[in-house]
Amino acid sequence: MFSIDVIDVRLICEQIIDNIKEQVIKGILKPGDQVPSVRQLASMLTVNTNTVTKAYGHLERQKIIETIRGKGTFVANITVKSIDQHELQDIRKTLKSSCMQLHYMGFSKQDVLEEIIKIYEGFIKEEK
Amino acid sequence: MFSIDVIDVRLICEQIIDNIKEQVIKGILKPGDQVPSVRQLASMLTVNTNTVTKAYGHLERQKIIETIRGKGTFVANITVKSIDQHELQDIRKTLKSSCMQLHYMGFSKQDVLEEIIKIYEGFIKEEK
Amino acid sequence: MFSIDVIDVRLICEQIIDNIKEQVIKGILKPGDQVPSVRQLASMLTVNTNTVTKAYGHLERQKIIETIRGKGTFVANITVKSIDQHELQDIRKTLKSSCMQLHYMGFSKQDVLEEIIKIYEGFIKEEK
Amino acid sequence: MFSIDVIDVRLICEQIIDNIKEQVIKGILKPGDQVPSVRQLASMLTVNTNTVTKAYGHLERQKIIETIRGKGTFVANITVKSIDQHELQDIRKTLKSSCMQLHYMGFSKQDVLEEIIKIYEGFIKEEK
DNA sequence: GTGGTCTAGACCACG
DNA sequence: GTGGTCTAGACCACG
Repeated sequence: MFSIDVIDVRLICEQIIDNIKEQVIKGILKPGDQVPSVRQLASMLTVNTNTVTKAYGHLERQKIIETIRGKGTFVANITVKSIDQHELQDIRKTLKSSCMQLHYMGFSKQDVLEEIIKIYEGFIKEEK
Repeated sequence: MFSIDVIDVRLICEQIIDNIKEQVIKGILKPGDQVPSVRQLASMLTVNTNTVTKAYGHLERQKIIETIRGKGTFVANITVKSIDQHELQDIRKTLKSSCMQLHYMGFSKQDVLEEIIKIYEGFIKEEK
Repeated sequence: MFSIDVIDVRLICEQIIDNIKEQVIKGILKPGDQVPSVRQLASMLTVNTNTVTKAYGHLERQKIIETIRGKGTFVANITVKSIDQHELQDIRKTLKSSCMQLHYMGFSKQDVLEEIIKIYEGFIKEEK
Repeated sequence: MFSIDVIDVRLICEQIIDNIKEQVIKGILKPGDQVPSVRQLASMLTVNTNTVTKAYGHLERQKIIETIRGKGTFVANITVKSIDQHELQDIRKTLKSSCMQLHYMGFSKQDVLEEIIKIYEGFIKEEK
């Protein structure tokens, strides 16, 4: 499915969240599909079950997956999410921080926009 | 100069780094300008001196500031930085994570590109 | 008869208990009426027979239904139940927890009382 | 401060949440007040720090407390919360379940309303 | 088999 | 000192 990068700056929990999200966005995981069980994923990634549980908890709060007790965890139906202004501000700060860093590395605004476009090509199957 | 947002998701150390960087990019701090001493800045921001020391250490390694013993800390001359591929990968991961989150909040690729442009307008004085 | 909501916060077992109770209170199920067998109900609700067995066990201990071996399970005659002080304390704690949560959501005491009245209108046929 | 009731039906985590909430509602804990540290509360209640961390995480998501890294955890300023319809439905189901149980124990609608009023007298200092 | 709660305890970041 | 992340592993509820 995917693996954990120990060198990655992101926390293990975040890596799991991002990877699942990416697979849902790409359509590899479709609404209704069962995601690996907490134990399965934990052993696949050789991380602790608590860490997977925490990641799944975050994804559930974001309505990306839903859990049916005793049955397993499934990709949720896509719903229109209301925008949390607080969360949006956090993302803007993170984006700004990344942009400034890239600016320092010699990237122009245009270069950054092209980076973003490349990122989108990487995770969107097709977009009209 | 600037202040620390205790509620901010970013660590205090990162906030200091970002703020100094932003002022240098904006030209508020120019090469050769003296930046506050670790103790001054720590007391201005009411944060621990260790935190400022760490932030300055990062900025120094990135050649954004330089310390002259007994004199103080100054904004470094702008040099063309060699791109650290490892660091670039980290930034790409962070950008991708933010983009996916925005995608989930209903932002289209175009919306995200416009966000980036707005961010650039915020920290670049003028760019042709 | 009724169905199980997999998303419901309540355990499946509790949902079954509550639904049977509600039907008895509403008079849809009357004393002496036969309720579905464990297997029937389990297949109707597509839940595990263990879960229905457990729910029926609880209802039996509360004297709401009674099982006659070889015949089936029936709604019990209404008897004046002695109040289990321990159970009453549990319910009070649950009610208090719900009230505090509603208080936090901006509900006044009056709003909560009206909620309770609405709930009663929902499950009592008529009460003078 | 308070203690954990091992006999209580509620999970330890929920008991902590409810107790903190109650103290904030009662005004024993006021906005800006520091709540016990994760370690302090864990040792006071003789529970694991992870359990307290989890409870504090829930309270933070509900904007009842806020954490300042390295400083501690504090009671948040009261803000008008938007009502989460999903959460409200859950509370209604819990209330209905409790009401049916009380009905079975011989409580009339009036008795239940009086219970609610008593609960409010218990956790509200004064209400106009 | 599934997820959920909890303990015991390590290690990290910030003060 | 503060909280945050993570591991290892037990035990419970539901299937």
